[in-house]
Amino acid sequence: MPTSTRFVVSVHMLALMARQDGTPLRSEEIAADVGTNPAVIRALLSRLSVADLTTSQRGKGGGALLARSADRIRLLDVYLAVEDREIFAFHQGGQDATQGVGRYVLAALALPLKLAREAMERELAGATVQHIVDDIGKQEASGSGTE
Amino acid sequence: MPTSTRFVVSVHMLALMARQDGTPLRSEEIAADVGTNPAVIRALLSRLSVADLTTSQRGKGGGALLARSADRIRLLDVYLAVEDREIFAFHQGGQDATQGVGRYVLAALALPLKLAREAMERELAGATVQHIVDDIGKQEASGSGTE
DNA sequence: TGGTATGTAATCATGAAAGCTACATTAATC
DNA sequence: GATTAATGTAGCTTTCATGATTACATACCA
Repeated sequence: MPTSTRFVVSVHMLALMARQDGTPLRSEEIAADVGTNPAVIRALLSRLSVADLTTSQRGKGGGALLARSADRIRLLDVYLAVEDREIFAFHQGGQDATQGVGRYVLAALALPLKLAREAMERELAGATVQHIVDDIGKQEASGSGTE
Repeated sequence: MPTSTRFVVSVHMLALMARQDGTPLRSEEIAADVGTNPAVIRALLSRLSVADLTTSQRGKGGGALLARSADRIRLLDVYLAVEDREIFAFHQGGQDATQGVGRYVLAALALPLKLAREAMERELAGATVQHIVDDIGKQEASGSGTE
């Protein structure tokens, strides 16, 4: 069901930027690590900057920076910045049903679906980019060397 | 982001069947209320029957029936029957990254994403098809007549 | 045996996502 | 100022899942 990789890629990007210690990171460098095209990265950075999670500097020596410290960027913030909020799609026959049960089903589903979405978002609010960075650090420390 | 309407359509279908009181409902009738093609309905019924939520009778007088009472069919059961369980898609550069941070990001994200998914599924486990049917009944009672 | 409904395969159209190119814009440096 | 280097974004293409549709074999009842 999930079509978009934007959320996971964005966390990947932000983790990279968090490890830079203030040095701007170019979209080309990010793209190399993520394994995609610089233009795709820049499009995501565009959304992240609108959400005030990153800033970008143009021109020589430029690149992307975190707009705040990694421990103040929740995964929920990233999710809301780059993904559509609706988890479940509605069908047309429910939307404009003029007879039958159709016109009532969507209304009846609204509350449970809202609760489900909110529960998910609550979990995403409990973790930050810094947590991801820390976890990566642990993995590097334990699984280093060859392999 | 949400591409599939299967979950919402399935709940719609099950609500219809629950109101039938034991009389089989043909895919053509369901399709008329849902606003789609009978073959689409049969494909969904196929998944629902694999999950033991419905049964089907072929031939004259046949159709689809609930396999258990509506208050024993949780929305979670429906969700698991017809949707993919993963909410977030992974990118290729994370999957098979051989260098950089990429190979660690996915592992670091695994736990928070699992918690988010479980929180959502926990909510869907709290409501049943019967709840939807009841809600529809209330709407019919209050908003009946014209309009 | 006839009629009826399901089960499922095959094909097609649609739309979102992501890859890619191109280029205007902006900033730093010489 | 001219040059170089970076972003921002538009436009095009490819890919893929979904859903619509048709078709037909299978199964069941009278």
